[in-house]
Amino acid sequence: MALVTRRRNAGQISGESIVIEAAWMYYHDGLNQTEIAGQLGVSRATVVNYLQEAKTRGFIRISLSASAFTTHQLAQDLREKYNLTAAYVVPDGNGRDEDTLMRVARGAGEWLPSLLEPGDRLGVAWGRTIFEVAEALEHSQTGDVAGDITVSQLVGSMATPYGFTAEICSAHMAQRLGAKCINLHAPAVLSDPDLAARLRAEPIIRDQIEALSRCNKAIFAAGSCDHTSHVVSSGVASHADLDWYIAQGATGVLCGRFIDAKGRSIPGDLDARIIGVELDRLLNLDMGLLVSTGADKVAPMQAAIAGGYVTHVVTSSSTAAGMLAE
Amino acid sequence: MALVTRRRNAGQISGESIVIEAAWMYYHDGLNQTEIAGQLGVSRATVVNYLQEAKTRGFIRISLSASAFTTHQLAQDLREKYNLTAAYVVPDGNGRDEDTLMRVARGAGEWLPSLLEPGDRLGVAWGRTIFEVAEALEHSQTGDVAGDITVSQLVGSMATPYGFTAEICSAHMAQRLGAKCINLHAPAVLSDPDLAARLRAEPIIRDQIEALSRCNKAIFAAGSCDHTSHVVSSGVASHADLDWYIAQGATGVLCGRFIDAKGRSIPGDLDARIIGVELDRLLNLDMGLLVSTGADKVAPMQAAIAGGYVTHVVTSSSTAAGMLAE
DNA sequence: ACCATGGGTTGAATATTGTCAAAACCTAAC
DNA sequence: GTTAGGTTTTGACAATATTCAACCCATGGT
Repeated sequence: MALVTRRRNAGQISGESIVIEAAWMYYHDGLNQTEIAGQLGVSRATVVNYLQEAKTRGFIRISLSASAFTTHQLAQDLREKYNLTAAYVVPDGNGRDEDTLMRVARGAGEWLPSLLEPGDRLGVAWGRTIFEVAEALEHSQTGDVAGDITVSQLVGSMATPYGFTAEICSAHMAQRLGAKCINLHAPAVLSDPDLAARLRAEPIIRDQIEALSRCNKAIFAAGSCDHTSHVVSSGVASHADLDWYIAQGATGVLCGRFIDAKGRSIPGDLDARIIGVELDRLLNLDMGLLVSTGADKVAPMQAAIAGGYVTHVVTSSSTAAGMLAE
Repeated sequence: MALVTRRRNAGQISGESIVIEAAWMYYHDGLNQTEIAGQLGVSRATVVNYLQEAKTRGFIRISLSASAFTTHQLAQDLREKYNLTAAYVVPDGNGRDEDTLMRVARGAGEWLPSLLEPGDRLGVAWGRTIFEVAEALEHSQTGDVAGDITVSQLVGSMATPYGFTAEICSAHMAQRLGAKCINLHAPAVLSDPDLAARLRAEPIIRDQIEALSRCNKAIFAAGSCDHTSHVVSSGVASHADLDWYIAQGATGVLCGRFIDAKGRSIPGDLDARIIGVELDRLLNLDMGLLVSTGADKVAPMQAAIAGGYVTHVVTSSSTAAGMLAE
């Protein structure tokens, strides 16, 4: 264990760690490494080391300002067409969907903190996208967001083939935001309606579900409604279920519930077996942040927006273009 | 004048905002300009332009983590405002003055060794703060400073209710620094001017006092000038003395001498009875290190600096803020 | 007291980035 | 259709930053 890092510190302007001093000179004063090396009395190479340490230690945060993504044409159009409070459109990059998803998640991760304020109770849904958003938060935030935020898990947990669960999504997000976390300690879907009812009645679960209705903000993704969708692969619905819902006009999936093109919840078999927020609860929130990308998400996103659950959107430019095409 | 910038619509990247795309690739994806140029189908120089545009348009936000840098900012400001060589500001921590004092002392203790060099003759004042600095040295330094340093006791000794005397301050400091130590074997203040004069004339004392004028660096604290101050409780001055000095405009205490807001020594009754360095000796040193903290020290510190005795400062962030407030 | 160890530092080779004037391009007016 | 005037892009060069293997020095164990 290296206890005290023993560095030379001559020529410093303040007694602060020389790493900070160097980072300050570089990023704040705009000096170049040669000048800094001169003033600090070390070699340029050492200055490089200091700066890298500053980066890895998180002293330096480089992010693209939200305005860049919310002001440009696609975002504006999206906002107008769907009457949103704000939209955040990130470039697709190379065509790979995977990369685009990461970009969208990262964008959401950078934007989210600025959308929250002390006292907020944020509901967090589940899914690959949301998981990545939570991950992305880590890099952009150093844990100094305005405190006193509570994160609630919007839907029950699910054994997934993806290695991330609803708990992990909300727990990660809470951790990155420095927020308290209320998990929902129950499966997302049960095989038997009675069991589900009894579980919902359990005091612990009931309290947790009740906490959900106190959320004033929420973050969720729109799920698509085809047979490759996560709804099926994660076991929420069987292929048969899916076909039935599609026949009823299902256009997308929101927090485990099927919605039609107008965003209305489609009543069905599953409702009684699901443990999670009811879609009604997501209406009229201070913020409903929809994070999704992909051509197959265009219709589900439109449905979710039509349902009135959405005030803010994060997506990719091609998806945005798809939503704007008529 | 906001015209639409017409750019060549190369590649399949949305022509809308190549600038953002480039910025994303550079800052988020970590690609270098050559790679970006390739993917975007433009020259590398163009990428430079895009990135610069992103900078000037404010898309890129480089922020230095607040926690690490606020203190540094204060130090910079302090240095500028008071024309100091360097300043070291430590965070206050929890509100407790006691803890803050310890932090400041530790900061000074860490900094001091790097401010000294072989051959230096360091004058050491007396006080709670200085004592703690000496103590703090113990932990950070194992006596491996460049040798050949001499420590001199700046003021005579004092029976105190605190259990540490001027000798102990300087002796400790000398020990921690691996320095020689010249103590001043006399009381700091005598009741009779004649006695003081005769004592000063004693060969041993005279030599020791003379040694003081050979100091090229000094470390001292600023004392406040109210009735709760150490000047009174340690018996240097009586309440009556204090009132008299305050009436003369005394703003602080430096090495047992009262100074006014401009840092000028206030001539008075005490001068003839004190055994210790004269403030003139502290002018134009290679280093005058002022270590103090507390709201009540703001004015005294400012006075000391105004008097020209100070080149380096160690203090707490709230005190620094107080000194910067106007 | 000695040596092994590991982090901090360094100089030189390498890679990346910034600069600048010239060229290409677009728009709009002649 | 052509030209003027502005902007964007470009290539070559200069400045700057990064990498890497070797070095130094303090530390801790033998």
